[in-house]
Amino acid sequence: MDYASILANITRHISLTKEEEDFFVSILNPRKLKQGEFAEKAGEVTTGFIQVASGCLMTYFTDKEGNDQVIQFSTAGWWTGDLHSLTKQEPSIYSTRALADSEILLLPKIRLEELLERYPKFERFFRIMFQNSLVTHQARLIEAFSLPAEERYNKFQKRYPQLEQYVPLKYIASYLGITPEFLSKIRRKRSN
Amino acid sequence: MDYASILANITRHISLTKEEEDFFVSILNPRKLKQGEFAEKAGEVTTGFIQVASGCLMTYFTDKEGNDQVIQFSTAGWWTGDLHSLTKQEPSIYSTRALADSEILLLPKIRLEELLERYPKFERFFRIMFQNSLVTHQARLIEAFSLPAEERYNKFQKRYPQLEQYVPLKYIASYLGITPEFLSKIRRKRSN
DNA sequence: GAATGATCTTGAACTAGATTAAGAAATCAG
DNA sequence: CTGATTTCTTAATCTAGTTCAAGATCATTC
Repeated sequence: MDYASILANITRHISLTKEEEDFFVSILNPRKLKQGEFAEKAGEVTTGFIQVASGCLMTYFTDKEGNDQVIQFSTAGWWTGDLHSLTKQEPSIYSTRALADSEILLLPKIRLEELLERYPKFERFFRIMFQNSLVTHQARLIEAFSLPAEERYNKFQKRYPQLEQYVPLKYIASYLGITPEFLSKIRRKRSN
Repeated sequence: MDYASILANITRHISLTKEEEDFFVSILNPRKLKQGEFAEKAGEVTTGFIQVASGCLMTYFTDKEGNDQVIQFSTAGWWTGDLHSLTKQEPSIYSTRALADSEILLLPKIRLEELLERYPKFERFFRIMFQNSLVTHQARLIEAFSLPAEERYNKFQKRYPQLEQYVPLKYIASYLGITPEFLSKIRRKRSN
């Protein structure tokens, strides 16, 4: 497991002493997932916050009709999970599944709380992380409403060029808020 | 200005000493806005983070065709502003305008940084606030993609029953991601 | 209180994207 | 390698929501 790059992601926002680094690494719970396996299942209470070390995962919501709505793809360096379930300890509405063989680091809820209490500077780290994520989510919401599907697909490809190699098109369609059939139409139209 | 309820909002998440309370209040910059006035204009660099004390504001994005896309309504107790412009000090893409005569408290960027440095527990406060906001934004994104406009309108009314008295329908339509004409159709259909 | 401007509604024509159904291509298991 | 399953594409039909244009209602100002 490559902890150096994981720590580098954190020290972009806050500086850590050796002691803090060691403690942080010590509370991470490494797990390997084969393609298709779940890191977390809807209906169960989330046990921790997930940091992706390698591979690719997706987090999605399944509605009553059984339609999956992808809300995030996560590759190395990304955090994922259901924050609501994590804080409130209610059953999660999201599932997180490996799209390729992956390694994840689970930060269990109790350990996360311990971390924040012992080294409050991690509050700052997560504050910055959530703040940035919020900015991204606001932008996505605006795009969802004001851009046609084709332009959303363009932006998606520019923003995450490496993802299309891992992710089946039907999940990209779902992320974009359209059907696989319509994504197919966009791709054909574009290749002419 | 009613600082008690503003402080109450904060002490729901972190506890404050008298000194911390006083300092926090001392850095807030009260401003009165008449209906229609701007708290913040797209294209200008955001000067601070906005807390609403009374009235009602909306934050919206204007695209190249000049269409407004409302992303948030804020009433007493809510924070608003452009987080990206605030942190990066780049021109804001959002405008924030009063929908009714309102009072706001501006927390200037430098003072915010001073607050976080002097009393790091406010990192925790904002971490929790952004985390909750993120949960809400994820849910909105899912709703935007998976629920028809009529149900989104239902949810909106249940969630913010007090808003319809302040907010012109065309802005509610924009918030829901539909045209005013279509919202009108939904309302007529419903009243039959 | 008339006039002006903004907001809201209505209806007709249109379009982006959904749905259904089927076949083609790719992936996987034994 | 072969059958089975999943993914991707194509085409026809349909619908939720848009656009355009006009009139009705409401608010604001002088």
